Amino acid sequence: MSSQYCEIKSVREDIIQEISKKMSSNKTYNEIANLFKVLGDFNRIRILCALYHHEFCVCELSLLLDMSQSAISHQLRLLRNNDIVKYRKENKKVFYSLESSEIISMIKKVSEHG
Amino acid sequence: MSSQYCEIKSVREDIIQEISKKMSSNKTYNEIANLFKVLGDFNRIRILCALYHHEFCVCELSLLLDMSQSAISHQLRLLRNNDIVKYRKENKKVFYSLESSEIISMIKKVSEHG
DNA sequence: TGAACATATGAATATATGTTCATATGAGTA
DNA sequence: TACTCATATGAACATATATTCATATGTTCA
Repeated sequence: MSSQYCEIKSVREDIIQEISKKMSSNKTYNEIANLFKVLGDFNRIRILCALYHHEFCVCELSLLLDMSQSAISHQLRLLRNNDIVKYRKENKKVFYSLESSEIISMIKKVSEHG
Repeated sequence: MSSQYCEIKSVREDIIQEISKKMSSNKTYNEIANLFKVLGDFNRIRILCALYHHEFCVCELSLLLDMSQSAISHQLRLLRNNDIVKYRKENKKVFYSLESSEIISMIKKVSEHG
């Protein structure tokens, strides 16, 4: 509670107390926000939708999405670190694919929002 | 296609062509990414989870989440502009609530991802 | 081993985003 | 009308993020 922020007296303190107890931990909210943040980028969404249709190596994604190899690679690292994509190595190439289809079902749900 | 970016020759051009046709428009991907971006913030997630439990006015959210009135108001505007929350005016106060429960079901789904 | 291929990565830069601060707006009340 | 309450908003600032550039790593093949 921060009386330095909000001087207002006519709040329903009982309800605030009640809901305050129902709230989850900051850690939880941080994790949720972080995953949405990862999905909140034009190019990462395009990468995921491409990978939904087919497995691709880095240079193929680079061509398909008209992005530099470096940019693709940086974005894939983020997606890897958040367990959204997986990869397999084949000779010199690294093929990426979706870790699970749940992300795609969420993307589809969001695309219905507009 | 950008040969200035990726000099690699050993790509499967046929597959790239095929998937390229299946991709949606940039506008669509932008809208999807934008909605995820709105959800990708610690404080906005907290606001939404609070509103899931109860309707609140700005100053109550300010107290509950320990944020300044201004910060809450700025964030609520973003959520309004993206049709995620709605509001009703009652005298001097403005009470906010969720536009629909779909956002919450997505938040729940995401929280299971970790 | 040397050379080309394919990807990853660190640093720098430019842009986007969130909060604060000051102030405006608008509604109720004395 | 003047004053308080409640919210909204614009500008400034600080931080976060995405891309580029240069380079490192690792693999294959001659």
